[in-house]
Amino acid sequence: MKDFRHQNRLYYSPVEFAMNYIGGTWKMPILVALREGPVRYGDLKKSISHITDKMLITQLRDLEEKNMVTRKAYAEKPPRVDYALTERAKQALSVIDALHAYGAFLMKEEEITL
Amino acid sequence: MKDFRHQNRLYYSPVEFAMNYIGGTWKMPILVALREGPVRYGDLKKSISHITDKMLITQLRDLEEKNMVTRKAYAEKPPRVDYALTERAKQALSVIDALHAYGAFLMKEEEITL
DNA sequence: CAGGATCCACGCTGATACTG
DNA sequence: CAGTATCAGCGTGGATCCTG
Repeated sequence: MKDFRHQNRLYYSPVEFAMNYIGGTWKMPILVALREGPVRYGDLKKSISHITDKMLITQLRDLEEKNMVTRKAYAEKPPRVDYALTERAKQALSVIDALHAYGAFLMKEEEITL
Repeated sequence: MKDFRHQNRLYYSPVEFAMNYIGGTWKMPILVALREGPVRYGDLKKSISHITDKMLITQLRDLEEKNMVTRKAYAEKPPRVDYALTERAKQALSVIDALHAYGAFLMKEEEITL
């Protein structure tokens, strides 16, 4: 596979490129949390354990910039903001599911019990 | 998803666990390079562009320890060593393919041309 | 073919404080 | 409620250079 550049970063393969969109500790949990439809910031935070405001915000901003989520703010009080998946992000869900299944398979092999 | 520990490391999800086995810059390229069967060290290095001896060795050791590859040394001269995928690693290939496809999809959307 | 010695950047974390 | 701002620290992956 030939390597390529994007926004001045070098990638060795499409896999590496994909990981830029869904990799890291928090992006997949966020995408999964949004799978059923738009979710408010507060609910998002509640549904993703261990995440801090800081990480949630930075990851949401990053995902927005990558066109993986859309942000909608409503002029209400109290203020309401929700996030939703874009089409390209929805296509990532099956990949995440596959990764999840493979992880579960490995855990079983390693005899990890929850 | 409840979190869990393995070898004294904390994981938040099976996905994170899976990434420990196939994540990082080099593990997937290595696994893919071994997909058709055992490959010798030298050929492995030739087929994976940009990789250094250091990284190749470290990652192979790590994969061995995780039971993802097996190492076989032959008492010949010149010495010969080859590496092969284990069953659990073969099961990762479809996941890697899915990731690859998703990456290619994103690249197309971003209009990246090789 | 295998590795030691450095070194650095990056991703993530933690603490704390503040805002319309 | 839904963030913003900032400073510090840490572990790890990876790069570079060198050796046998």
